[in-house]
Amino acid sequence: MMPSNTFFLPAVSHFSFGECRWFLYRDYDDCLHKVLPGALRKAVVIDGESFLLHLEGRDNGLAVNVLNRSPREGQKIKLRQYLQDWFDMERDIRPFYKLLSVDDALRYMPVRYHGLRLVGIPDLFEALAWSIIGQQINLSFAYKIKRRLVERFGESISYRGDQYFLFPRVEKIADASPAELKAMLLSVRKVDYLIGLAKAFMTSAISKAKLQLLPNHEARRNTLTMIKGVGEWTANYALMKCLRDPCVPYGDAGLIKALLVHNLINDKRDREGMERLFSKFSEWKGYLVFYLWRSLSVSSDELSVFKDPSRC
DNA sequence: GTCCAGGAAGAAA
DNA sequence: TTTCTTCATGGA
Repeated sequence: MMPSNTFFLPAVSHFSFGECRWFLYRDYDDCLHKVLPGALRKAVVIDGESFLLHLEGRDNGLAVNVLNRSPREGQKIKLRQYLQDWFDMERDIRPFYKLLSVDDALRYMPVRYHGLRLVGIPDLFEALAWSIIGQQINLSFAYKIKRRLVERFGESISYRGDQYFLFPRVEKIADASPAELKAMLLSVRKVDYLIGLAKAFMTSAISKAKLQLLPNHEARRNTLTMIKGVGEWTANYALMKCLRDPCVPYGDAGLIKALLVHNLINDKRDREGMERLFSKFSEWKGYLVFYLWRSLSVSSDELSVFKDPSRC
């Protein structure tokens, strides 16, 4: 019988822990998980208690080890749900691969990135705060700011000499001093946006549960763009990563770059061309965005594939 | 020095 | 309605 703090989580259809882990690694320094050889570690909160998870890939699924304590049965169920949500493990992605396979520029993806899932941000506040932080600045700078914020305001688990951080609670950001946030190299506007966002969560003007009750993506997006600092890009980014709406963060610099590299558009302002492409992917728009982002982090031996898709 | 990074808001035209 | 300007830093 398995010890109570370990369990296995199977995925529906193609799933590669290695691809997901690689996406979380890339070249960036994300303070909310640790990447180890062949493994990931992340702290999560369930019912007010924090758990440190150690994840490894196994046979189309995840081997999970809870390092810091033994979860009760009900908590274990919620941990499973959290991980299935984070890695989108319950989705059958074969229809997406079928759509990719009919496009000359994209058909290499199901092979090259086989089993990559749209790695999400299950917490809506975190998803929105992160997308505000990342507006208009390069990703490595955005991760630096996030690290300062998290290490100052987030709780953490200490385990064998390492610290594993959680994203700050809403109330910590709502009560933060603007000057202190600004000292983290956030712009004055983003400080305003973040505190305003936190206050909107504090008053329950916005919550994940409320958004989930809305009938469609447009209603959810319109609710989010009412918040100061949340435009179309930010709303769609958060909805794609948190509620997994099939939507596109139009205007995204990385997305545009990837579309140009693949010759899917010729002009970065060609919104119509982008909408035409994405409309073919109906429920899989978010996945296409995610795979295009993935394509931006490419090792030198992969580069030739872009120039000659027929090689795949 | 200039331009651009996984943008948004307010002003100006 | 569309376009311009500002914001923050850092790397190319």
